[in-house]
Amino acid sequence: MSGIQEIARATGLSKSTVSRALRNLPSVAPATIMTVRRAADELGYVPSLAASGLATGRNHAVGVVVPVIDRWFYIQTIEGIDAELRREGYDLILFNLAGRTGNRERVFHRSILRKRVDALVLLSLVFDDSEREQLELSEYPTVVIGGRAPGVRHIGIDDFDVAQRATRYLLGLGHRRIAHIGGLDEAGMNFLVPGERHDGYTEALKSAGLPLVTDWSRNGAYTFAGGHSSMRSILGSGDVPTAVFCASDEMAFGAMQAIREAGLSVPGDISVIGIDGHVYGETLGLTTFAQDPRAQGTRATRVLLGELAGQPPQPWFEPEPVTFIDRGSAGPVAS
Amino acid sequence: MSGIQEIARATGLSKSTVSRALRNLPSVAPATIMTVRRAADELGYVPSLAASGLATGRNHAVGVVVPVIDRWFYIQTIEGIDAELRREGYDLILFNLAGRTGNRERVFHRSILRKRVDALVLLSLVFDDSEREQLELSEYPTVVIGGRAPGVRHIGIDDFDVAQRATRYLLGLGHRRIAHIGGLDEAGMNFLVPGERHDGYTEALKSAGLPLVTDWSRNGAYTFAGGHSSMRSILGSGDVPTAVFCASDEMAFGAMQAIREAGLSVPGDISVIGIDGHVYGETLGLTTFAQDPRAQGTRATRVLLGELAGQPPQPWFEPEPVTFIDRGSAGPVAS
DNA sequence: GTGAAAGCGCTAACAG
DNA sequence: CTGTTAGCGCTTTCAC
Repeated sequence: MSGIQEIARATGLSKSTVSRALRNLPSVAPATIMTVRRAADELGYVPSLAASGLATGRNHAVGVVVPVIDRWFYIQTIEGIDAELRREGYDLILFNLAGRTGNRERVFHRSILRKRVDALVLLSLVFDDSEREQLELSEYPTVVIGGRAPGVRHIGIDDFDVAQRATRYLLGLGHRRIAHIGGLDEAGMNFLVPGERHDGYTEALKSAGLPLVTDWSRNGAYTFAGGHSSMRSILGSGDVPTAVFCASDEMAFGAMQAIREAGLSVPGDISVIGIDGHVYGETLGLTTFAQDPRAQGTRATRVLLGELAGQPPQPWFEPEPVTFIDRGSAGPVAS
Repeated sequence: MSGIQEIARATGLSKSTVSRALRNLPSVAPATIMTVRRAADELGYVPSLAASGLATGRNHAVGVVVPVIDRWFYIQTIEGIDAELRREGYDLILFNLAGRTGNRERVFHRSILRKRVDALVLLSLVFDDSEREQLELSEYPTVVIGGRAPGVRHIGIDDFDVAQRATRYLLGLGHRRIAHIGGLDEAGMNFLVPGERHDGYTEALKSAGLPLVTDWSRNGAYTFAGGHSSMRSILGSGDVPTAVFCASDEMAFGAMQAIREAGLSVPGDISVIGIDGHVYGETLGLTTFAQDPRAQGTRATRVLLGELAGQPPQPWFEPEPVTFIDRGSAGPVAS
């Protein structure tokens, strides 16, 4: 089962020349390259990344750490990362923390650091001091995608701003009774994101001179089911709002479902607006502020790979763009 | 920036003893093990998988190849695989074909074979001869999860049977006008799955003595949007069925949405049934035949890891179980 | 129980 | 342009 050695023997060249030829180094005669390639094909040569990694210190792999996989945002981001990685011939090693704390320790203190990756993409994670220290120690180029992560550069939208805009949009439609479904994601998501989105909502209401109805701020756990049950309990509380701003599209879908189950209409009785740009929104007609996690993944990856290639590190990133998409789920308040 | 060498120096032991101690080999004195461990911790030792991989031929990584990531089934399966892999200290290398044919070639003829993984899990893939040959050549323990894949052992539900049961369930409720939303997934999914599910539907109708209305078999592309538009066009065709069997829950969700948009009710006017066990189904009240992709992922992984550990290969697998869950979206035909 | 030496498959100076 | 010589960091006989 071949190695570079066999090719050397077969072609009568030396190991090093074969190695160079295989990597298309300019110092090799074109003819030689051809010869080597042919031989490699014939022998069914398969390079060993372990070996070349050992020799160069480059693993041609990037680690991607996610709190959970099962969320639209993460999946899209992973696809973006993956696309760029493949393009450059890198492998993607997936580390799923899966909400398991033990796993987390293992990832940060062991797996990741097993010199298997050249760089790290962290999805919506926040770290404690020891983890941050590990990250710095490891000296990998690192980027966080999603929520802000103190101490590590990050790529993402301006959560506070988007939430504020979404809320203001509802205000602009005349709504004065606006609920918010957001909340912590116990699965281990960046806990700064929900907070900032909630703050944006609060700030918008405040600057419009409106009171904050605590009963209208619900924890939807960033899931479809959570959005559904949150909306249901808001509806059941007697004091029903005319609009609801959901911190994620998935929760908004749940909310819409609950509203319709209650025999009410969207936006006739209650307006709904979300954040994300989830595909389902097209079919369900959800008005939302869309972000492009795929692009974020690609951008982050490109930066990392660039740095591995010797480009100067980019210390921080502009907030990612957000696009308002009106699909009719938010309308003027009923008079 | 240690290696095993530094530990050796620090403890006054030899490289080999340190290596053994680190791996808890029985031939090492307990006291030595302690010493070595302590030194390793202090020096912040991080093992190099590349090096040990080179020496042993074991990479402690498993490759997971998916046609696309963005589907409930794949995500769940990946989570199952991941959980088992982490438990055993293996890494998960994700190969996303992303519907790109070029990528596919690269994966099968290069990446995967770069001796970076010890085993392979292929999600719902079907191979051509050359790919199958590559797989065999690579000699990795391999399992396909999802649809049947000629030439490679696979873990999955009995698609034909489930489809038949689902259709029969509708028949049992008195339905005689049953549509089917299934269809090819152009994204590169196992093309045998849609076919088998369609066949199950057909067979059930046939054995009930019912005619096949070709206009009632639609291609929903296995997506929410596809299910929605398929249902819409069925509704618009004038000849409306009393029930629809969807080959996946996501399509069923789309169908339900379309039905309600048309001012009809589920199951009052039209009954809907799906396959999968997607979480959304709980909230949306979808009657379905649930499978457990997570468990499938875990099982497949356990088998692979077992074989790597020397257990005899398991040549084939029983069909995975399926659980009928009645959530009320399918009811008796209106009389 | 522990050490010495060889080697996994590749790359990287340094010569030529 | 190509060959020689050392390793990369770990595991593994084979001795002691």
